[in-house]
Amino acid sequence: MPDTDAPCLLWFRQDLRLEDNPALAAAIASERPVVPVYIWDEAGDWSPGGASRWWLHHALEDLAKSLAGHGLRLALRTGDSAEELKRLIAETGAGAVYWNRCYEPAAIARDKAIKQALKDAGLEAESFNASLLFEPWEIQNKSGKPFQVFTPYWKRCREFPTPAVAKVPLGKLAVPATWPDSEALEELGLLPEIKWDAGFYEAWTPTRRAGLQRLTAFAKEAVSAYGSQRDRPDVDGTSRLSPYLHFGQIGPREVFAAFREKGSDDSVGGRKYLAEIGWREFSYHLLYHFPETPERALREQFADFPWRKNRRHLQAWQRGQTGYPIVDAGMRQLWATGWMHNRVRMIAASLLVKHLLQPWQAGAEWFWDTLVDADLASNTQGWQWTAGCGADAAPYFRVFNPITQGEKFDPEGEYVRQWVPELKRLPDKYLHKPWEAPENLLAACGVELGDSYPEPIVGHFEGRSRALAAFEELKKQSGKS
DNA sequence: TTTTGAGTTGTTCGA
DNA sequence: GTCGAACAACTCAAA
Repeated sequence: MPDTDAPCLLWFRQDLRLEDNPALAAAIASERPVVPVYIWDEAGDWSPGGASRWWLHHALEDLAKSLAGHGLRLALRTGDSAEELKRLIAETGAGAVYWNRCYEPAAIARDKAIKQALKDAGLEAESFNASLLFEPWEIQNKSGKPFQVFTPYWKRCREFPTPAVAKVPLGKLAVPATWPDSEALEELGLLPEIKWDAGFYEAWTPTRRAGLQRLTAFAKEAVSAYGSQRDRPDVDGTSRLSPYLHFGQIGPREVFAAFREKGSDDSVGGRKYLAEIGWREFSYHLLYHFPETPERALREQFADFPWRKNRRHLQAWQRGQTGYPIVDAGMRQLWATGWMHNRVRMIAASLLVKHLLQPWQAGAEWFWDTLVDADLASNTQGWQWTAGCGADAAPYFRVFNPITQGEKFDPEGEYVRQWVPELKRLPDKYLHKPWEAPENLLAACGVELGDSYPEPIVGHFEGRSRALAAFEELKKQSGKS
């Protein structure tokens, strides 16, 4: 018989919210006193990068406040997840542990072992789904295999009823008599020592409430313009919900519910946006079924691709010094705010992988460290798509032209002028290709190419044809074998 | 098993 | 300036 006087641990991970939280609902249903915990565990190859840690710090602070509103104290710990859980169980006499599942390969392995160990020790251990509409193993094609193409995958998903938000009766929470020790949030060391995060505070409010406000406003109004505005980095036309979704401050079921409530789930913009949630799901589907993909290309022939590793090129790209204004604007926006507009991510990624022939993994690592929304599934999938080595990949001859992309999606140059201020006096005509401006005009605008702003790191046509040749070669190679 | 239709996000060239 | 075709062939999903 379960002893309901013994508390349960509610183990938070990437589900930093109280509503729509099935593990919390189970904890309440057990009638046990609830002890919420978060363990900062840096084990593994994909420990959160600097920007993610910044977000996590604030999300935890916000979560602790929400819990306090219900009489609960969040216990913070640093160390190995299994070890810390064991300690917490000893300290609290807990008889059960509840959590919501993570889907990164390392987390799956770790959590599986923990669940077994807890059960072996005679504890109740249960996990739930808070992060996805459909878990990766729930969706399969008619042969029982995973999907590798988005459109049929999403079509299949949409044949199921939309999963409902999990109800959490917060009024029935039981509170323990004593609390385990907690580290102070600052002791987790999530905030940077060097103050590079000033711009983050201007760009973001990393709380659930702010995320919900954004979601509601977006579902109500902004989504009608999503189809036409989402590719414009100079406009606030995207949802900017990605970091909230990554940390589970908002769940995808809540997104669908908000769209339904505002009557925008069946509009053109609404369907387009919800398909982006579908891409997030698809990325997790792929990561689960192809767990090597964060490190290795899904298409095997890419193992021997002739990348031209070059530290100088990688660094110029990272620092926003490629000489292509739209790319440099994006890379600087990323550094300053922890986020880059999706359209610009594609242009910048394409330049690194195709024009510069740098391995996509180098770009993925940089994004991992600098994005507040860094997500192993989406990041991996995005980079493999760009490099043409993943599922449903871009055809090899699709090489973004950073000049025409800039002119098309930042036509008045507002985005470039914001992030590359040394070019801001240049007229629109030359803003995306300063090297074509006449000498005297450049001088009049205070631009000296090669000094105040770099020459293009590689010519567009040169880079393009070099990339096409390399991909052509790969095709020949794989045809031979 | 074989066949058929289709596939996130583009660029360039020539009419 | 605008428009359609070519870029290449391959893999996936379903009938």
